[in-house]
Amino acid sequence: MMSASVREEQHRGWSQPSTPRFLHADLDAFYASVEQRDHPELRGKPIAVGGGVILAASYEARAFGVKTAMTGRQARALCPQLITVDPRMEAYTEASRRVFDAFADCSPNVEGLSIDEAFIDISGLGRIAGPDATIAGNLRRRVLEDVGLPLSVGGGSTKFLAKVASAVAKPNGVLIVPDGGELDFLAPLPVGRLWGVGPVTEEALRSAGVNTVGEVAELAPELLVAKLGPAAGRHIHRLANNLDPRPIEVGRRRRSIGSQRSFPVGTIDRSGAQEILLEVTDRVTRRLRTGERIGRTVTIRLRYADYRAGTRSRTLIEATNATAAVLETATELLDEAWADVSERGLTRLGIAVSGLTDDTALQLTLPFTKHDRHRLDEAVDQIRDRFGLDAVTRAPLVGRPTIEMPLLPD
DNA sequence: TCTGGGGTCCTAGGACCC
DNA sequence: TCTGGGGTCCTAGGACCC
Repeated sequence: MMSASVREEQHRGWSQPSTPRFLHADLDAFYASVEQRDHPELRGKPIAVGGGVILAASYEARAFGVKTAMTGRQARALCPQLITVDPRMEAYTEASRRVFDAFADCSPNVEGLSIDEAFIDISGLGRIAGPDATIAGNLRRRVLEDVGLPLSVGGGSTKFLAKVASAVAKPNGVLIVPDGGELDFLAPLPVGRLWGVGPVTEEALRSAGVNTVGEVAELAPELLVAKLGPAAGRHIHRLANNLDPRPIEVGRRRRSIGSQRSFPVGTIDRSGAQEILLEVTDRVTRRLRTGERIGRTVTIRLRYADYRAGTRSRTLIEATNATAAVLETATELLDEAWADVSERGLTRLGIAVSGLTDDTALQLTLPFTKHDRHRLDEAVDQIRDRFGLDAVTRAPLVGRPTIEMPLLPD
């Protein structure tokens, strides 16, 4: 049985003026498909992109059990005739750009999820473009003809449903879940299909005797909250009932930029670690500058010999994308962590910069006490007198106050 | 399954503020 | 000077996704 609150929310959903309609478009075995497109001799054969680790496997390779994230050795053990190809990121970026052009021509409301998948809001397009299945079919045809790549498309009344449908439709298929058929479609699927249920959560549910999406849907939300925590528990209960009010978010910005490198355990001393830190910091700050972004929180990411993860982070007073500033903070963090690292052994080191803002504003966070407050007010007034009322914005006086001042053109 | 590299979001305790 | 409620930010860890 559905809980009363669920029924009520669903009723509210139905009373909306028009039902939202979403597509989820997902390129099949993306990198591998680009290679097969550009190298006809690879078509119909088991191929994988990547050497040490498999980044993508063609469906012919998947038939042997080859999967993303496997080592090359594991993959060749499963499929001795596997052909591996070095990745060509520029080719994939270019193909992605053209596929997203096709998405944009389908609807103005496109939310990219990664290099090879996106949500497309097609609500209200029916009158112009026809039924959902027609829109999806046209999109698939266009991507195949223009870019030469197979695209799978799922459709339904929520983003979540569209995403599940495209996964079920793969490879090279289309599946539109009809209005009213949502819960029947979802119920028999394994819980792992729920967005946000990975191995850990799946095992927790399985041990409680819950194996299908339908069983999650009928569980009391309180039970799921007790088992998985408030956010995850409520989230998966709502998804299982196809309650997903999230709209398409056009133009989402990245919230962090990072880079990392792995190496065999025991091969890196402190100076070797410093070289890697410089390399990854340089890569990250370069990307920040290219994107005209600055970040305020520097995190070093560690992976120990036992493959457990660790982080150390520090938030700067002023956001930056300067290599020297980020490296200085990262070096301090690594120094502080080094005793721990020496003891546990290291196999990966990386850095991430988060708290990103556009590089068009000067943002300062000033720690101060209430006794300084009138001086801050005076400073803000002076800047506004000189540069205009919009020159300074001040965050609410809670937590750590910030003032933000746009850089002036001259 | 002995495991790469790029990300997102959530949790929880402590510090700090009103 | 003490106490409580409500709230944000920082930090570290973890699950999950492609």
